[in-house]
Amino acid sequence: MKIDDAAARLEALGNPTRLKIYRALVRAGDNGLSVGRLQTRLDVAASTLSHHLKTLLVVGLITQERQATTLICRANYGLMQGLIEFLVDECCVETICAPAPSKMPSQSAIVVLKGKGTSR
Amino acid sequence: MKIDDAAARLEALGNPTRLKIYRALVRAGDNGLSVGRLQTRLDVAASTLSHHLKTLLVVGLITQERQATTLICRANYGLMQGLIEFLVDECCVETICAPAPSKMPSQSAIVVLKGKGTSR
DNA sequence: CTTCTATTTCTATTATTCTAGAAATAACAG
DNA sequence: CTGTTATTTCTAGAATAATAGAAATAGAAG
Repeated sequence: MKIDDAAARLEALGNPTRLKIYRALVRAGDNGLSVGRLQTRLDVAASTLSHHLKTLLVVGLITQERQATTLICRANYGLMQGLIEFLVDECCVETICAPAPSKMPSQSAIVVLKGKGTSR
Repeated sequence: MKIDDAAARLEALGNPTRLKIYRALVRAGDNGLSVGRLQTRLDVAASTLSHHLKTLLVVGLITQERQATTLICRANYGLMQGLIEFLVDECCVETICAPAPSKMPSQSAIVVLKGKGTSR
């Protein structure tokens, strides 16, 4: 993942309204949620919701599938995992070549995550 | 982590310049990097860099430690892990109570990550 | 074709963010 | 105190984003 793509995706998630939308879709799983269902759940103007959905769609964080007049939205899990891996990979790579052998306290948290990177 | 905090952190990472700053610090590990070192590496105006560092600092994504006249910046790994867990937890919780037993294709990616949540 | 529901596009307003030059401050050395 | 380096705060202009009302479009049903 390129850094500008990653930034665009993080920015898309970095708005409270859009993050709520995204989380609702993550919770919904593969069933997804229609735009209208999202609107009543999150109590936001239809045009505002549509605007935010487009933002999430453009960066690939969600997908949409039309079922007659309703649009089903779903979170794109694979892309989320790619984003997470982008955030944690390359962690501390420069530390190896540097002195500072003594204290390395806060590293465990990331190591735990790094060890888990399966599908890339 | 509250949703507004998570959004603020994602927004902080959602600017290409700030994401580069953050990644440089993640790469640097616990040695960290001084503000001046970051400036020459990323080739950004000092005032702009200071502005972005403050943004990252306010949301807790980085820490700063003064060493005489220079300020050492470090990534806050623990907070990053918290953010990642916020993004993937509650995944698909509503699907359990819903029909749709057949297709569940894209779930593995998240399940892999969910199983790893150790320190919270 | 008309109507109905679902959703988007258009439009405008208000608010926020990005950027960087200039001036100010912090910490130290001499 | 003076000078020097490192960093921040002030300021301001340009750009971008958030919100939502109104109008337009999509698809299906009658």
